[in-house]
This record gives sequence, C-alpha cells and structure tokens, in this order.
Amino acid sequence: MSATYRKLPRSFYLHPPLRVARDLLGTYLVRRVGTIRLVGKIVEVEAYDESDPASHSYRGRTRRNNVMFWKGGHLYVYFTYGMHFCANVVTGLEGRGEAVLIRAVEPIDGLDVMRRNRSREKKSAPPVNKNLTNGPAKLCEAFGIGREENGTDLLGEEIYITQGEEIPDSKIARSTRIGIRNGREKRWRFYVKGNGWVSKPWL
DNA sequence: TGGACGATCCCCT
DNA sequence: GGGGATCGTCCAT
Repeated sequence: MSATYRKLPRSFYLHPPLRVARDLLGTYLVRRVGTIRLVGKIVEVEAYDESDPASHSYRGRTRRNNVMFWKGGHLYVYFTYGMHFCANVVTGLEGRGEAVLIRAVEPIDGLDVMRRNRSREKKSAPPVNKNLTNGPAKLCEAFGIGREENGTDLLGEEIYITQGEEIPDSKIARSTRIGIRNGREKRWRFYVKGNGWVSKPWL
C-alpha cells in the first residue's frame, strides 16, 4: 500500500476522545479475515469519557467496560439491546476510560462480503445500498465484528485503521449524540457533511 | 434474586 | 411513526 494508507501509529490514539473523534473522520477502517479485506471510510463518530454520564465508563471499571480503560488504540466492542454489537476506538492513556464510537462508514472494499454478512439485508439498490454500514450495529455486522473482537489491538493485522482522506473543517458537522439520555446536551458527535452513509444527516 | 433498560435495527401500519 | 425483538449488566430489594 502507498504511504497514504499507512496504519495509524499508537500515538494517534493517545489523545482525548474529542480530538481523536475528529481526526478519525476520513480514515479507513480495515478488517482482514484470511485473504479477505474489508475497508470502510469512517464518516460518523461520537466521543465518550469517564466524566460523561452517557459513557459506559462513568461508574468506573467493570468486567464489561474493562477494555475502555486500556491504553489508546484498542477496540472496545459491546453488546446491546440483546442482539447488536457496537465498536469503539479506545483513546488516551491506560486507565482513563475514554473511547470513540464508530457510528458509520462508507464501504470502500469488500462490499460483496459485507452484503453477505448483512444477510438480513434484502433490497439492494444499485450501485451501493447505504443501508449496509450507516449505523454502529450495521457496520459491525457488515465487518463481522462481535464479542470475539473486543480488545483487539488496532496496531495488529486483524483489525486496524489507516490514514485516508483529509477532511477539512468546513466539511465537518458537529451535533449532540444519538440515542442517549444523560449527557445529551454535549455536542460530541462528528460527521462528514453530505456523506450518504451518515446515520442521521439531519441532526 | 429479580426487574428495568439500553451508545439499535427492522418491519409493519 | 411506532413497537417488538432479545439478553447482559447493573442496581435495588
């Protein structure tokens, strides 16, 4: 791969979640399973930290949220609503309880496998069905991310993030976060303006 | 030990 | 636009 697509170094993740959230927009999430390579451009994210009543880490470290307290650059995957998984990028130093939820990606490579993984998806409108990856649980299903991927080191070979497209500030929108009660006033959601895979472009 | 609820999605009306 | 699916986690009893 060219220099443009270099894997993000550990140092990228060792910053507060608001900064990492913004910087993640335009980067490429990569999943490798054998010879298969799935790639999606990150277009929507949300930040969470330990002082934040909406965060899983708010009430301290537990078995469920343990990975959130690891050092930046790991994947925190949680199970919710009895049937869905969501993936977060852990940020900051060891012990801080910070993460960035990946809410949407634009499919770049491996779309046939993503469609197969999203088996419940019935209608497929050409050229690409945005329904494939325009939500946090949808993209996990498309990328085959579940319980077993919790704690994955993003500097490894299985799941990682590379540099991608530079998104200028003028193309970044900011809003309150989706689907939470406590801490709903915080505008800690970031997304790429006009991108067709953003989950709720009107918010 | 039990019950309420959740960083969601999909189908039905 | 609304509700059901479905279960791990947390907190109150």
